[in-house]
Amino acid sequence: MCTFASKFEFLLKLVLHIMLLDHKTEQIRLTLTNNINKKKMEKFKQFLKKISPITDSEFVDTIFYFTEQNLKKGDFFVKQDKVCRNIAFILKGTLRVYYINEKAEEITSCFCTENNLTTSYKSFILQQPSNIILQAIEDTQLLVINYENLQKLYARSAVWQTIGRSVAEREYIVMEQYASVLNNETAKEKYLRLLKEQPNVLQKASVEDIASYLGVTRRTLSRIRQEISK
Amino acid sequence: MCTFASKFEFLLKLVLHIMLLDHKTEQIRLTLTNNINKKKMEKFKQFLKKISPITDSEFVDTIFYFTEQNLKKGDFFVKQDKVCRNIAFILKGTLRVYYINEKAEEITSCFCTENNLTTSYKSFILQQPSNIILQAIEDTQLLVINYENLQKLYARSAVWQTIGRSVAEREYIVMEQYASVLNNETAKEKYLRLLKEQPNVLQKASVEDIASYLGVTRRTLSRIRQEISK
DNA sequence: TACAAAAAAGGTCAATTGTCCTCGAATGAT
DNA sequence: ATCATTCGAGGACAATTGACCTTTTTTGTA
Repeated sequence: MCTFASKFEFLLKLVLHIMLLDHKTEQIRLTLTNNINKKKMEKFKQFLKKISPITDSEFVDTIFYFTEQNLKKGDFFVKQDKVCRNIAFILKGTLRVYYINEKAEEITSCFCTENNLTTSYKSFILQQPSNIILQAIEDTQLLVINYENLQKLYARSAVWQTIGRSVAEREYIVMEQYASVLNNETAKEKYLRLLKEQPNVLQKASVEDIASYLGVTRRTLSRIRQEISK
Repeated sequence: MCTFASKFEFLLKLVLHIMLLDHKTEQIRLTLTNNINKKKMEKFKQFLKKISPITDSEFVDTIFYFTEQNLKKGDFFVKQDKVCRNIAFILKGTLRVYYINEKAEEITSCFCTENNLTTSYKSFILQQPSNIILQAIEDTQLLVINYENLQKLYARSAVWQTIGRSVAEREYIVMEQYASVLNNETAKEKYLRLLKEQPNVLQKASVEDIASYLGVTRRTLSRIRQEISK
């Protein structure tokens, strides 16, 4: 894919990188780097700062490895049996995470929403084919980094090593929480939790998707909604 | 707890450590270190080698941080709401992992068996009170390392950093697998899996424990056994 | 605006599971 | 060895859920 456009993009990035090394003001860097606007970067920076302290300078030096990606409703971020090469921060939008079981049913395991990371984590860390599918259920904006670039960040930055380890630990804890929910909560309780924690998802996802997320049929979800409306 | 016994133990370990630095033969080291016999250490070494390549010399230099712990049937390895200070390799025996839900029921989430690691992982990595309980359901032998010593190993050994990261990734994947089982398998399928993968557990655990592991009542487990016996 | 197609709601019956119970076998202490 | 207590098996009925279906509502397009 060595088109004129990609060559141009490469040269532009090179020039920008040199400019970064020249210590231009942050304002200029943020405006030019990867065409990601300042507001979006600020959002991501605030997210990272919650995970691990990162200075503005460190952030600017590393944001360069990220690119923006836009998905239309229905587009896939990760396809089944493909190696997941990317991890992304959701600037805006919603992704549904699901897999196909032996009965050829789509089972939704979670909905990823704005201001969170998203990836097929197992596939990403092992660089093996993914058993889960990530699909946008509305138009979605992502900040994306690929596997190689993340390894480069780990290699050149202690801050990113910390972020990487913290993300791994967080993913473990999220998964434990998910397993706990599966064990303890009834479909009705899960529905009420969704209503409280991710009310937008109920607007955007189909009844089919929500029912499979709750682990029940559409009929039972209909009954749950009937009960709650009383 | 600065008793005579603990002071003696400390001095003994110091002497042994100096001997280790003197490069005595492995045979002598293994015989003396922490009174852990060679057969048990060999078992642990084989386990570690499956995770990450470790030389005999590296292993002997680090085994020193481990101690042996014996649990009687019914003893607790991790109590509820206590910070889990240890991670352990199971030389022999079985532990039941469970928690108490809002209805004051004991819900079993897994059984830890010989040749595996065991800990309340979330509590251990965050050093926060544990929401799960680990209890021996038969007499059990463990090789134990505490949080501080593991941090020391991380600090002084690249091999152990790798092992630590690998263990974290494995724990994530195990948890994902567990969540997948909760989502996909019926109680009967889970029972058959237990029968295949951990048949000893069915002998050692109570009907109550197995039923809560399967996510059903005793009555349903009874029906499952009835069906299978046909 | 109207109409077709898709999606959600809800009726009905069968199958599954939980609750509550009894009975027989296994276990542990005297 | 005996007796009391615990533990597991299983019967009966009620409650829940799924399968299959029709009806109602929403959505997209001409």
